[in-house]
Amino acid sequence: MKAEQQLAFVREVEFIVKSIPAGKVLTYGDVAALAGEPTQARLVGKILGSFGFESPAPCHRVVNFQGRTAPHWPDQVPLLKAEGVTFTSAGMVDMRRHHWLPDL
DNA sequence: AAGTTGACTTAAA
DNA sequence: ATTTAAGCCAACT
Repeated sequence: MKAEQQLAFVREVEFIVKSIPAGKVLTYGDVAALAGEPTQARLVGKILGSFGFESPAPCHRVVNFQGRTAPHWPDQVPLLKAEGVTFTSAGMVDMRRHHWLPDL
């Protein structure tokens, strides 16, 4: 993958994540696919992680396909709860309600 | 350059 | 729901 493509990918990811409405979530795979790289789901996580605390995008609205929260970032759960996201008893996002896809 | 790792995904147990 | 195992692909050692 060329550096220019990487930059575009990151830019797309950022745009997509920024466009997620409050109370909704997206999976890494979805973001990767929407960004044009369906196979780079893991990269999305790495990128969001690299954003750090002053992230340009609400990375807390991105979870894995099961609705699981980031293993290294437990604070994500309360953040989502504050936006009205509901969780299962096991602390997973209720995907059936909150899994979101961009308007077509 | 080869091996390990991970904010992933699927399927299976 | 949780854990394992295997596939996956780029970054890191």
